[in-house]
Amino acid sequence: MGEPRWLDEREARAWRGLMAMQVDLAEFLDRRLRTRCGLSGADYEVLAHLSEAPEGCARPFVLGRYLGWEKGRLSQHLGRMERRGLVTRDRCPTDQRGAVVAITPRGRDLIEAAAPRHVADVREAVVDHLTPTELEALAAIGETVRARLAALDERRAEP
Amino acid sequence: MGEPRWLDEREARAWRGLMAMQVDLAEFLDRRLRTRCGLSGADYEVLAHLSEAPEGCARPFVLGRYLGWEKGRLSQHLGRMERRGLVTRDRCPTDQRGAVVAITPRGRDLIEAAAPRHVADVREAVVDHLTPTELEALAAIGETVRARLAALDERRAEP
DNA sequence: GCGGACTGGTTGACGTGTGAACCAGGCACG
DNA sequence: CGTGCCTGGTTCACACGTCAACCAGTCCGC
Repeated sequence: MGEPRWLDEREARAWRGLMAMQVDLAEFLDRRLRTRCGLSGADYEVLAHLSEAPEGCARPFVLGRYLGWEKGRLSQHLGRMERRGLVTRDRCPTDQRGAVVAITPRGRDLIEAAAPRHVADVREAVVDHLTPTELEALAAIGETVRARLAALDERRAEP
Repeated sequence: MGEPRWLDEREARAWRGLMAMQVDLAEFLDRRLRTRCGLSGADYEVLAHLSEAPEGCARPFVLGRYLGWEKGRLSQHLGRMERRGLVTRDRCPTDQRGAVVAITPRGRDLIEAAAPRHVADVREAVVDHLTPTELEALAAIGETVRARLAALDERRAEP
């Protein structure tokens, strides 16, 4: 474990910029969604996927795979959403151990009201203020970093 | 409230890239910190700042201003850290309503062990895999977005 | 001085995320 | 057929963040 290679000036600026943006952006989007639409970011993701699914329903484990959520988290969140009347949960007819979650009319109303506002927030905060070059760079950076993280996770899982 | 302007292909790619990276990255760094060093990201930030402060101590409201945390959050987190022996809290001698929080030897050991590993993680996941141009772009994007968010917050506070 | 506003901090209620234990129903292999 | 593993879900205990209420000490204007 040799000497640590600290970040130089350029690296530190980029890193701090990324971290600070990340925190502020998440907070901004979540607050807007919550106060203007009555939905958390998590609610939004669930409803967005459900509203695009055929019949407006899906198996939780499929939903979880898609969202990248652990099953415990999904189960708890669906429980809260069910209590608020955004989704329903029923036993799956073809697999007795499973469930089927479906969006309610109320859930659909909320997500349909929220979606355009959310896109507007995203534009207002980010997309409309970056150049095409910057957008391209962002996509590339995102892909690079996610590939790295995936590689690191695999390496952790294998040996 | 005209027609919503949905994201085009390029914009969506950049946006999804940013969001996915953000989530995966935060999870990766937090997990590494927690499993390898026994510290959460929040612990790390508090201890990092405290370890650089003169005498290793600071007033909570200064710490809060620096970290951008609400006071309730900071108070609760310091309580948990105090229970774990990472910091101490005492009444401030010069302002009877206030407190002074100080890093303990144990807290200092942990942060000094964690810091080089954390930097290594940051390099491994991000910094070492981006070009100088991309680092520059990241810094610029971060600044642009944070400026936008600050402007939006001000506008919300004023009228 | 002193009454009211402001400031530094704590607390409680609640929504949310993580990890592990647990429980059923399916499935495969002897 | 079992018996044992796998899988889909739930639940519990805990850490964490937000908001609002609250409390005590300080400061400011009269």
